[in-house]
Amino acid sequence: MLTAKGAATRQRIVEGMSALVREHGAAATTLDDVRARTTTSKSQIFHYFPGGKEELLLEVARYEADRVLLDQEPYLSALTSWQAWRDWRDQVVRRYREVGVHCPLGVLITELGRKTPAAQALTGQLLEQWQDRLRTGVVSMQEGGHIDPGLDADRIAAWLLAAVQGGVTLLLSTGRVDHLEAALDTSLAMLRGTGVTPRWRDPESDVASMR
Amino acid sequence: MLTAKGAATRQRIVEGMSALVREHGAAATTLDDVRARTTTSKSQIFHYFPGGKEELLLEVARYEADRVLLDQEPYLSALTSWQAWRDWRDQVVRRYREVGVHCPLGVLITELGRKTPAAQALTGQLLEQWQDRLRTGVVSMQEGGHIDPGLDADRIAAWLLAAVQGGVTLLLSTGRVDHLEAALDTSLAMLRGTGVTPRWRDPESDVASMR
DNA sequence: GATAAAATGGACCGGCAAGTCCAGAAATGG
DNA sequence: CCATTTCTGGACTTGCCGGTCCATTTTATC
Repeated sequence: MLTAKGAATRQRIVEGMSALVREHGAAATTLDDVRARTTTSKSQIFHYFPGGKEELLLEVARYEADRVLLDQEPYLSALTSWQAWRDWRDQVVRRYREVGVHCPLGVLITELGRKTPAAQALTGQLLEQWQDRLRTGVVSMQEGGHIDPGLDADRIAAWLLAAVQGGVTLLLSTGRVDHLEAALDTSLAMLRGTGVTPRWRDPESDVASMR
Repeated sequence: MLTAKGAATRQRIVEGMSALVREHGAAATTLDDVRARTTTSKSQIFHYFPGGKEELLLEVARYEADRVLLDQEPYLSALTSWQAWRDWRDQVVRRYREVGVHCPLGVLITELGRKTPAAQALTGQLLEQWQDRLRTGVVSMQEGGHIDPGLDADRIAAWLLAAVQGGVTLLLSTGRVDHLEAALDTSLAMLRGTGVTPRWRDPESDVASMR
């Protein structure tokens, strides 16, 4: 069984390691670092995570993966107007501006997600969910006549997801959010532009905004 | 000085390590692996790279960075027609389909580029050059009337670069090139769409291609 | 408060991998 | 062919880090 105290310790270990992994990377984080940071002992770590570092890293991956989508709420789940898309965009940019190179997503994708098959499945699932939310948003905009209904919503969602990922990757490399902003702003402006056609004119759209 | 034999050995070490790093990652590659693969000895490695593993990794980063842009030629330097852009797109997709998760760029961005400041500067430079080539391409398309001249070419280049990076990142996570294709195709189609306006109609364009 | 289960502290082990060292072989150059 | 430099082989050292073990303390349950 697990007492309240035990659960607290376990949680402390996961969160402490997550922070360390975000700061220094998974490879550079030792169990001794975790021990020091969380005021625990080796035996506690192995008591709660018999699988050792690998099991612990998987738990960290789970923990971080959960946060990635949660951090985009409530906007990600209600992308039903251009204003909502803009709010979502702002939220994402703000979030990554805050965390900079120490972002959960970055560490998840570039380090954790490539180690074990289990972590790989986890990140795959995360990306799938993410893309699905975006797809839902695109569909609802199509239904509202704001986006050309002839476009393949899933493909557009994949495209948007790639834009975010690319922006984040470049953030990790350069330390600047410029690319993320350019990627999101341009993509959304272009998408908005598709609504402006003889058949699908949308009074809310403004092509000039992408300039 | 460096004899011909010495230069060959040195080169063998760099290439061998590059291959290993691409296959297994930088952290998982040991100098003993390199030694075995390149039929050399420890003393040789440290003879040519007194700085040890770190110096060697920087050399590997240089080696791989050079290849990234070279692999996109001759198209990247002559993006003067939609056909050229399409050829470039095909080249990129083909290339990454070949190498899959073991691509130079991926390992460079996600592992090498984040270790030392020197490697970071190297990848920064690479990305800058890359974006500049794209910008040049966009400008020449604007001059030809194929892209709306009101768009900020540098921003568009940043957007395109993010699309590629995002596609590659997702390739590394999922093992599939779908996202890279969606990202490039949709971006190019959208960009092409901007040429199709009352003022900038381009007979070569086809909005339907993005559907 | 007795007993069992859970939680904790920390010494210890073993392996791995980076880096050192030196002796000797091969090449260079006059 | 001699002297000097360069190149090579591989044993050895060193430190780190994941993982084990066991004694001890704390908590839960009746």
